[in-house]
Amino acid sequence: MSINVTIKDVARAAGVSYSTVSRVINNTANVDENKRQRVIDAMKQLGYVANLQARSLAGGRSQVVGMLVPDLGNGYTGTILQGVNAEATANEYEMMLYTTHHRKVKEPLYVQTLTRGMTDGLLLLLPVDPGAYLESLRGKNFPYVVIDHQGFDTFSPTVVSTNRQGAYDGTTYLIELGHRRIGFVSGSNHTSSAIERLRGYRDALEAHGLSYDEQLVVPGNFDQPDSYRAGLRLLDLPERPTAIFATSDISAFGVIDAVHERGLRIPDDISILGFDDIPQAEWINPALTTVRQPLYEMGRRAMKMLLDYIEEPDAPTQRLVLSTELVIRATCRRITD
Amino acid sequence: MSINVTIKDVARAAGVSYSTVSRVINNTANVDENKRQRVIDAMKQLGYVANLQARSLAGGRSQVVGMLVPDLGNGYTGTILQGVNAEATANEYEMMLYTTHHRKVKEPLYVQTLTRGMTDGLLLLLPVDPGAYLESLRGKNFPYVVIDHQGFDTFSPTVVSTNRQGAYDGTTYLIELGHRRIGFVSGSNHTSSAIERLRGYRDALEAHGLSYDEQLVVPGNFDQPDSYRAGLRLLDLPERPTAIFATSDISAFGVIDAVHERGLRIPDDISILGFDDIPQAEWINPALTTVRQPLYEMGRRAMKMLLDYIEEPDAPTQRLVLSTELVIRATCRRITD
DNA sequence: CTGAAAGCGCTAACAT
DNA sequence: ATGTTAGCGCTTTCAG
Repeated sequence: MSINVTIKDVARAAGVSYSTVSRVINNTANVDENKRQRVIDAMKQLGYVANLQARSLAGGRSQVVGMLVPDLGNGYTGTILQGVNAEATANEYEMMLYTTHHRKVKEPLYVQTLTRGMTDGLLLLLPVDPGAYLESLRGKNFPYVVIDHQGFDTFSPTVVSTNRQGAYDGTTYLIELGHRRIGFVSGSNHTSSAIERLRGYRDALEAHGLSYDEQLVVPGNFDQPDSYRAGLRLLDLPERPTAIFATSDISAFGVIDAVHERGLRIPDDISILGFDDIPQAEWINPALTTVRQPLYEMGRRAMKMLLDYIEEPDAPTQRLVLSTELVIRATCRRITD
Repeated sequence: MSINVTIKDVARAAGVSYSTVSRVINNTANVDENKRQRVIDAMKQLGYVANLQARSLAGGRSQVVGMLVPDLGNGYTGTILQGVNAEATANEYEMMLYTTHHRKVKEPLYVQTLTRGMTDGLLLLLPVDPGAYLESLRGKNFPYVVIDHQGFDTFSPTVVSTNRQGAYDGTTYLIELGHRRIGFVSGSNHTSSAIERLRGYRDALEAHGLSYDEQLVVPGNFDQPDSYRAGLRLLDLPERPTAIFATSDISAFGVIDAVHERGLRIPDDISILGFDDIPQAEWINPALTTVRQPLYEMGRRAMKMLLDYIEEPDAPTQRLVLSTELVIRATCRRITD
């Protein structure tokens, strides 16, 4: 394995011109079978590895996709990333990762850099304020896919899950267990998933003839500390709920902290339901009952979709909706009176 | 913001040659202040963004570092990644991410691709079998840093934490709480961190006049299911340990499952001590007492070190050792007899 | 079917 | 101080 073997080295070794080598690499035209074989042998022997930069600069594909995530270190992002990564690897694509740490201002800049030759396409997870640059990407006809889109534009290819139905199912489950006062720790009001989940909750209440009580809905922002406070507020209500539906697992962890703080037991004194099913959901004790989003699959499918767009940039806008699923574990319990 | 503004467009707009533009971008030579300003204005006005590919092809820096991680979706990798990312961003570096999923064979291939022009340096987290390509990297004088090195080579720049001391401190803590029979769920015997931690455990026992009992040491491979089984084995011992030291938090979660399976309470019936302090450690209830590795800091410092090597490839090999720290939460308790 | 040549956007000599 | 030129490694015309 020598240092920096180029296409020219291969050409020399195989006794052909270097454009012929390019042809066999890219399978872009017919090459004499004999020569083709010689080239392949030479590549193998010299340990040729393509220089992706040069390739992409010359107008080919860079074989790299960019991915913008809000943060790392939590199961949500991690699991989606795994899905993306699996599909990328399977298609000989590399992944370039950017973290915005929820800082709005960074997104446009990153998107700019990423689309300047570096990448063939872009995956955006939970973008904070995509309006600014999504249109520009679209204008350039630059391939991108949004995962868990938090806005409502109709022109962006998107992979989401059935937030509303999931919340509906979760709430219904609690109702069927006999709960009548169900606390709801909501996400931030600006994101569509939060709004959808709240809607699902309300739908379910209504469908079962329960009235919506504003007091029972407290914002948790998909954040543990915020949700801890939200939990406390719900628990300290004059008429305490018998169940709390936290709309993300992280949020549920915060609520669980609050429950313990108040010296209550789960699920004996109160039932807790989460949303997402990140890996940690089954690590805690008792294991968290939650509405599962197919995170890994969302990542995988988004990458697949992006690959399609890279292949065919003018394909019509797709919107893939994956199903959520109630995962019953140990934090919810039937009301017995 | 037009489409694909190049250095030439800027040059034309500013009325200078395009090498002058390059000069002001890279601050590589003195430029007439007047012209410099015109160039800067033109860049701003046209929305110029550098094409990193071209830059790196032409011999400059790509401003990208590659990072190889065993997996994603767990707090260990995620936290380190955050540290790396923070330092990278602060230095206007991008990060290219590769996941090996613990598959040995992939590593060399990835390393090849990454070092073929694409990146200025490489960060390796917990490499499985680095011997194969580390020497080659070194031979090329290609900058790289290993985080949490699992081997024992002396020529690779490395960032690690005080595994042995950490295990020593943890064990000592348990002994000081009055524990005499302390189970130990070890990592895999092939990794240096696992070996170091076991050594720390033995050292502490010896220092306190306790004998080493082979029965109390069970392999858990830093893996939850394996550690669950390990926990069961320890709990079912004729003379059950009063405390179990799991050498990773993930491992501790497995042991905790086992404890619950046997109907025991933590910390009343048995004390549990982890290692790492991943974010989830404080999410569980009771919150996990654990030996903290400064994961975020390890990532940050590794990236910093890498930047140094990129600047000065011939700098001598550094080995940075960061301190672990015992984080006392709620899973360990004094023995009262 | 294949070689020669142009050029992707940029940096770094080399001139001036 | 600044313009000109030669590549970096590759893809893609364009001739033959």
